[in-house]
Amino acid sequence: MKTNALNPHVSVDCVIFGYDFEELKVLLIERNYFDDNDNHQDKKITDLVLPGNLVRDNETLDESAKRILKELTGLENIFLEQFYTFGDPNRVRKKQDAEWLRTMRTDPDARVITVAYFALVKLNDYIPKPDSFARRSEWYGIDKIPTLAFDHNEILDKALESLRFKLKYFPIGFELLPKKFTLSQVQKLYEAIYGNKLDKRNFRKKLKALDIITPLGEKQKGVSHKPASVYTLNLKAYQDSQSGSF
Amino acid sequence: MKTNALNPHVSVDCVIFGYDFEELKVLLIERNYFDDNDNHQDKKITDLVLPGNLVRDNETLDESAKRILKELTGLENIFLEQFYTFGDPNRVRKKQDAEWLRTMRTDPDARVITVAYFALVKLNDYIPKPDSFARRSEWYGIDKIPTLAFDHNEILDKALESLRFKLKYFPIGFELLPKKFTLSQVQKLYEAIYGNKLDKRNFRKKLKALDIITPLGEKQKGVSHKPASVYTLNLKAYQDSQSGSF
DNA sequence: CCAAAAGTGTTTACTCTACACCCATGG
DNA sequence: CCATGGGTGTAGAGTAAACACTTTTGG
Repeated sequence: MKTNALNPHVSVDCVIFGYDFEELKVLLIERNYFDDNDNHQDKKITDLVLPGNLVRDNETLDESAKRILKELTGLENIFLEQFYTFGDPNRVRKKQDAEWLRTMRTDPDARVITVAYFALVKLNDYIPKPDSFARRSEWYGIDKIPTLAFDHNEILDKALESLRFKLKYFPIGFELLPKKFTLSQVQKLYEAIYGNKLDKRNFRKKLKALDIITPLGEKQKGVSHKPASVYTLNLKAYQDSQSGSF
Repeated sequence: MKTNALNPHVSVDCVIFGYDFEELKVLLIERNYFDDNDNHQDKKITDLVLPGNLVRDNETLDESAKRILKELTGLENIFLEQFYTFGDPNRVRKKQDAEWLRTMRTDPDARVITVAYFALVKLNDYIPKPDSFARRSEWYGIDKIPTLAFDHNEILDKALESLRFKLKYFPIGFELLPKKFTLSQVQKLYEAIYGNKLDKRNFRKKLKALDIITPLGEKQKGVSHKPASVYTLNLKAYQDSQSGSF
């Protein structure tokens, strides 16, 4: 029988993507701790990690990822996809990472394999939970990611690559937008993810051909230009569509 | 410092695909052991598993997969791709699987997460190694896979799905063919993998447009019909081509 | 009336699909 | 001379890409 003890050898890390109508963002966690090994100077260290944790022995990997997401953001039922597993025995290369493990783990030298997921969340819905395992979490623009702990930059790069690849063939972008959106918002999102401009008319043609969005008959309000029509995702059509052409 | 001890919590399983010019095959291992728990009848049990093993603490996951492949087939430098990690805490569902672990593992009840790879090998090159950890290994046609141990049928299904998906966008099929091949052999391979017929003229058009094969000027010999031209892969062009259109 | 983004169609190039006959060889 | 698979091109449909002007609103 498996207990809910933490398995010291397997962790799950989540690359949580969000979109603020300007750029693609990633949720990172500030790690604060004292390096009391450094000439007894008790130097405070602050750096950034991807949200993640060891897996419990009685949960699946998917459940573990969901748990991490819920603990951190309070959100459930969000898009989540396993994309790669990182298992280099030398994942812990930096001195401060080893130090930090020493303060956090019962077996700090154990080799940990991490199964990586990416998640797509609606930034609006996100209210940071101050009591979660993250003392502080913050959204970072995808083009402004500093050096992260462990191999987390590598994980993030691969997550972005996986997101871009998946988005080409499946209409998952709406997971990053509110329930009601305009066509320009969708286009700007795709541009933010791929990092290049798209043709407005062609984009709308393709999007409408997918037949998974419905106009609500509403209009944007309070904008100092022609107000855009508001659309929503047609969930049934979305489920049926096994492959889009984006 | 990590040793080369086996990590009891993480394994690597390999779905090894081969092609015999007739159908797509998978290399499976016969597991023989005695169920001495069954009314003391010492019933011999034979069933099938995917090749796999626990990971050593000082090797990467890729290295582990390579090691398994080499131990089993003697082959090196073969195409290998991680496609998914399976971590259901109830991966061991069948009674005989639990029994078998009891005979093989120091901690038979430990939860094991398995990182799955698929490999593409040239059947010609394969000479089974009788001394390897597999007492007996055998190629099974993809449409004739019996029930396997653990969750290995699920792993195999996902491997095939991953292979099909990857093959659509990358010209990896040649990994399954000998160095010299005819165009019809390539086509029959694709048909075997996707399980449907393809149009000869269109197939050849697409293949030649990829610009990664070169005719050798040779012809097939000893066939009782018009002999086919023999081609080979143009490695440089293959490396450069980051995405085919299959 | 100005600025800003919304909204809309057509032409052209390219790619994909369907399809049928002659050829070279061994037996 | 027969059976078998090898080898080739074209027409039509569908998809993707390029491109510019009018509309509506707030300030």
